[in-house]
Amino acid sequence: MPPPPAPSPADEDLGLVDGLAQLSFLVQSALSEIAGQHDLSVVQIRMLGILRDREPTMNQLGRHLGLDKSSITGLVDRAQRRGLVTRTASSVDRRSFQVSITDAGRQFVQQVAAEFAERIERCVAPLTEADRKRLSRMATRIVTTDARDRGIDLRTTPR
Amino acid sequence: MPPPPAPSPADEDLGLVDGLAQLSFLVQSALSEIAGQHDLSVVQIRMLGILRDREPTMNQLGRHLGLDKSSITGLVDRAQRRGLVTRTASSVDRRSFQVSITDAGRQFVQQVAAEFAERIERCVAPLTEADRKRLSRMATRIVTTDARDRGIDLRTTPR
DNA sequence: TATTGTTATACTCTATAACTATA
DNA sequence: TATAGTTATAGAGTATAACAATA
Repeated sequence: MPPPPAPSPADEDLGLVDGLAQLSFLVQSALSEIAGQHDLSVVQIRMLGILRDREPTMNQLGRHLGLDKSSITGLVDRAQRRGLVTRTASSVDRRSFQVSITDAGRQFVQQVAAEFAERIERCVAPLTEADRKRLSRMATRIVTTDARDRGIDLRTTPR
Repeated sequence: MPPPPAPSPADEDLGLVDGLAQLSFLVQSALSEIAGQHDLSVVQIRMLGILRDREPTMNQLGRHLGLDKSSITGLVDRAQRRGLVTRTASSVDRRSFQVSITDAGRQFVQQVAAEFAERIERCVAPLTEADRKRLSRMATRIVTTDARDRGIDLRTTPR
């Protein structure tokens, strides 16, 4: 049995699993808070991030986000109502639409991305420069390996 | 201008901000998927994780989760309906309830935590043992510093 | 027949505002 | 008055199933 938590000044290590879990909550709550200040949800921001360099069909968008097509309809509806994205009839398949980001949408996503970057950089400030580099490489490694494993395109996030 | 993406075998670095963002999506989606297999949401699992070593009032639970008290009512209602938690009248303040995890709830959260750990360890396998140690320490450092900065108790997650 | 997208429906999660019952 | 919790209500986000239009 491990000795009583011993709240030592040299923090105990949370362990990799808990550490990553908590780190993910931290990052997500930063994202959610910042998005919220612009009256946007995390999903909306993810969607806008995807649309920064793509014009997918509803279907493709659903695959990017890992959501059912029926969820996409509402997501795009709400974003379109707010002038963040547009639907354009596909010229090759009359069943399909191309979803595109508008200038307004682009402004939102850029602003949020900038604020998010600032926030993350602040969180990461206690690490040395060398450690930040290592962390960046490790995160990249994990994420790209996973993406490769499931044969999925990356960059579902800001960018 | 950077040369065309060059999908080199030696992956380009996503950068710290994007790397952490994507890592957090990866971790969260693993958690969400595993919880979902047990017909639970991420919030429910977080709540059960908190209740593993605490018996907070509704109010305290709300502060742990960063949610409004009106959200907690429903959250606890649904969990209680499924036999995962109980409300017990406080003996000192007749307005209050103590929320406690049940044995069934404990089983769920342990099972989910185990599956989650397994999944994360698989994701992290491409790193060397030394790197995994470093990553663990860095995540801990970031998370505890942040918690300290906002004067908040840690361990809102499995444990 | 299969696929694209929408609709109908149902549930969870979340917040705000108004309320009750304590304190 | 202030606090603990609930209720009423509203809206986002999600999924399943059934449907229309097109492939």
